Amino acid sequence: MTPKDPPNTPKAPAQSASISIATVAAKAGVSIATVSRVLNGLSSKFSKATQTKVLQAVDELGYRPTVAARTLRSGQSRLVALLASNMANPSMASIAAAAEVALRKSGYVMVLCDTHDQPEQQDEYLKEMGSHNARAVVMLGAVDSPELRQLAKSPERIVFVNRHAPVPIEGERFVGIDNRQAVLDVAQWMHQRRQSPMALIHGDVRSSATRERVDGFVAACKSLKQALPRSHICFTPGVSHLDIGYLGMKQLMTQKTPPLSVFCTSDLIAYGAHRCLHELHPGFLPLITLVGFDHSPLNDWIAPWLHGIRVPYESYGEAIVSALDSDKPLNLLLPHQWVNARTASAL
Amino acid sequence: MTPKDPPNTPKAPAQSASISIATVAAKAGVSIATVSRVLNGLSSKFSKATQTKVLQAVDELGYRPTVAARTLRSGQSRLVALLASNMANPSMASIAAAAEVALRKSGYVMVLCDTHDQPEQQDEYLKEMGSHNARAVVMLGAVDSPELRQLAKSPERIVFVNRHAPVPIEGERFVGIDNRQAVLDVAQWMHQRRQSPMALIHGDVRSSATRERVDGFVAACKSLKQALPRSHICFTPGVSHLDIGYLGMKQLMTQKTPPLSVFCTSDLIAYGAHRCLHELHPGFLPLITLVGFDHSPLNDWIAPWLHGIRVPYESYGEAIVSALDSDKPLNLLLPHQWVNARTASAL
DNA sequence: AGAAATTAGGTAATCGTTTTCCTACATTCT
DNA sequence: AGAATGTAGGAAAACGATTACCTAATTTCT
Repeated sequence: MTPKDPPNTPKAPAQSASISIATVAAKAGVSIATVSRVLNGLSSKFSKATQTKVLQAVDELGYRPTVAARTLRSGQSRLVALLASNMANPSMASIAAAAEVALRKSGYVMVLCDTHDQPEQQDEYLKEMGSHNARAVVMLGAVDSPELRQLAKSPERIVFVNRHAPVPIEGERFVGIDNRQAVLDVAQWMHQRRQSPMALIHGDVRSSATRERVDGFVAACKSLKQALPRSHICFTPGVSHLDIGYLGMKQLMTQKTPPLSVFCTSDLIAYGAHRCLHELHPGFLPLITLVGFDHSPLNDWIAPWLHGIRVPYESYGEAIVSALDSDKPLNLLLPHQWVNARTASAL
Repeated sequence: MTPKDPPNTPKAPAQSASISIATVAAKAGVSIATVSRVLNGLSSKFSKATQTKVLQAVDELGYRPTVAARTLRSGQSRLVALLASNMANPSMASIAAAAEVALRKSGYVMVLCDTHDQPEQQDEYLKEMGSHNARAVVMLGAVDSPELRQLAKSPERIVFVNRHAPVPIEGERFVGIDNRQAVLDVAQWMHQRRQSPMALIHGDVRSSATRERVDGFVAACKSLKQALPRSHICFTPGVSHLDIGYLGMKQLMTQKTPPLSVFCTSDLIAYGAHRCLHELHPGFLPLITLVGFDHSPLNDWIAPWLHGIRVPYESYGEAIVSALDSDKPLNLLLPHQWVNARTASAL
């Protein structure tokens, strides 16, 4: 004698048991095709009255289309993958945060992937996003990889941020700043201050952004007739930006004529340089001008001694969406800004 | 006379045109069911020989299952949503980065969402993740909201990180640290230094983590017979942690007896307090001990004057995955650590 | 007024999987 | 030897949307 549900059970109101488009159709007294059309705004395919009925049913049932079904049928999803080369870098995190907000506002869903600057990881992610029917891929620091080359040939949308495509792509979508102009501003400012000798500590030039900054800075110095000997240009491969800065500055201080102003191609490098001075040559701290690049808002609070170029990361989000939604290739260069240190260099 | 494809066309090798499970099945000479079984490891349903054939076909074709189809059929996806309350906070960014790596390693795909601590946004995201059949939701700073309450009653998996569920949940999965013990460590350290008077600047106590830190610190002071007058406990609602720190310290310095050591419930608050001293009372800078909470790795570089509790954010990722994969509720408290400032407080 | 065009909406195919049946053989048990 | 069990794999039914195709009623055009 198995217990049966009592006959007075109120028809089991189907609580949350998977309300599909069929449920809505039944409730509104129309076919599922019509529901779909109303929901997708295929106008001149339904009357105002029907629309009201359907919308009301949708509302009352709290219906939301199953993403998987929609994606399967239409072959398109609202997923956008953001492949960042290194999320430990605060500026990448800023961009990711800004991108998330902007993408969401446009109805996209952002999947975050950290490639750690490794081609294999990048390829794995790119393949994964392919099988997800991702609408687009945002490359925040792309490296060269087979899958990327292949993807570039497909009609798939790719937006390159800060760092250009590692291999030339016809019709590249790009979001970044005018690095050439920015470092020209830097060089001029440093030149006017007449705090020679000058020096440069930079990151890996496999990144196009860094390359532009390095080349641009060297060129600017030359055109300003500002000395910048080879021994005053530092780079340490294979370590973090923080360490690049630390080691670079350490090396610079061994020179016969230590620099009085140092341009670092990223804020992290500048932090490293500062720590080096602070630990090894505290006496020089007030004498040496450090110039960074990025200028995170946090700098005003904890690195007030740092001059530099402020990159408007908070507006990268909108720009990325524009580049992504645009039908044509787009090269968006956002306005940068020179920012003076808030305080004299001392710690 | 319409142009026809020449008869010598080599059978159109179907280049990359959507290779589905059917393609694989055809190439391997088996049914699609068998391919599916091999790929999903349904052993004792196929022979070793068949497995080899299928796997080889998969490999040669570079086949990857369409996620949408799989999700639609099985009702399960590998998507995990990370809802962060504020990505501008570096510690949240650290957790997100760590979570991404760990989730990926376990085969999940992380969707990042910034709720900005607003219930409406949080609800919108939660609904969205429902229609994506998300495998789980990781709440990195949850706020109370209707959808969250409802979700909590469902069998859906939710992992709360740092901040406990805003409404009691039976069988909560939690990842965080032992805040009570941590602030006890802080209080004891400060007490031993005998740098009275002491003060406390804290964040919004609607966060359980902050609440535990505040209550715990006050209780610890009491049990140590360490004075902590009401006027030395500061909080400014409605502003960022940085501003909370700045304004809190400003207020403290108007007291008859300014504090000589200040505990801030987050690093950002400590940054704010430091800036205040630096700008308004530089003479006090070497005299006042600041203690933070989080201890981002960056502190060693740019805030070497800050003492505090180091929270092992880099190991949060693994912990989150454990909590998520566990069948039972799990309360994971990770080990924290006291960290002394690298240098005397001065800037 | 009759033809043509537009509007409104239903029927059913389709997307690419997973999974439930079902069948046919091979092996082991009694 | 016959029954029972296990192994290997195929056919086909879902999953929940979108959309091509079709029909019927209305409006507009000539």
